[in-house]
Amino acid sequence: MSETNISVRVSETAHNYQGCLLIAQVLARIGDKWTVLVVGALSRGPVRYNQIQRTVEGISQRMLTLTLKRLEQDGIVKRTMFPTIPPRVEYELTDLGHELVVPLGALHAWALKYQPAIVDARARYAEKERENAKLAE
Amino acid sequence: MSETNISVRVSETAHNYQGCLLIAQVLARIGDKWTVLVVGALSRGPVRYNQIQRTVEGISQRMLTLTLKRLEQDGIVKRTMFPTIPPRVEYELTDLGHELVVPLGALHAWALKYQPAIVDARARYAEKERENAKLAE
DNA sequence: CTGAATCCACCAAGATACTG
DNA sequence: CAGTATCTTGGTGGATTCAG
Repeated sequence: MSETNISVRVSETAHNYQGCLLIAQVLARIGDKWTVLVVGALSRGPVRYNQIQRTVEGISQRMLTLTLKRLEQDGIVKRTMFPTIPPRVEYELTDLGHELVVPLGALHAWALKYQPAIVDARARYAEKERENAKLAE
Repeated sequence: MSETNISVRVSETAHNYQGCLLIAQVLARIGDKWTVLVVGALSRGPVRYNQIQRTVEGISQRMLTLTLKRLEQDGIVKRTMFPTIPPRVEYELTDLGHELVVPLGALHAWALKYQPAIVDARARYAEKERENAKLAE
């Protein structure tokens, strides 16, 4: 069962300043360049360090390590080390982490649905700017 | 009717790399320090420039202007100028912007539900670190 | 009142080299 | 294989000043 339902009464969530502050805190953690990509790489099950680095194109060792450490701190990711030679470390999402994938899915749905509208809005904005530049001559 | 239902089939959204890239793009726009707070300030209806600045504590003029301009570019915010003296400018969410509040609400619900778990995870992580520091002496 | 313009400090993040 | 250590830099955001 990989299906989930959310019912949100909007008027009680994002419409107060405290709630927005809370969202901002979450975004400060997961809103960086790499975190969601790493979470995505882990969303199917346990993965090894190098496997993640191959999945998330362009991430450096430093950034991968830092990102994983932060996620582990917040209890979103669980780290398991096997003291073999060579060493082997597996990362996986905790329950908390899996639950995070749900709101991320909502964000994804929004992005998917409205991306054309955004592209369009940018085009119109650029057009409007060009007109203003003309008038200013 | 300020109630909304989202049905997300998780397995089809965040589990592929392309989807994660799309989420990352959105987060690159709204995941900064101020954007969600500004969106929150606008979520009740049209607001004037100075009103926003009073609502969002600590934001500088520069950041408010930049944030609003980016949101306007993406079609999330609509700017209306009244050429009076002194000038008066109102900002309001577009339909696109109001729709964005929905996934933000999902994120808020997640944060609200699991914040205790996160605090707890950090405490345990810190505890574990202290033990490791002891063993290293 | 609603911005624009400029300067500056800081830190996240990249590159590189090294290690258990 | 799975990291750490160090150095460097680009860009974000803050403070301040000017303007329509």
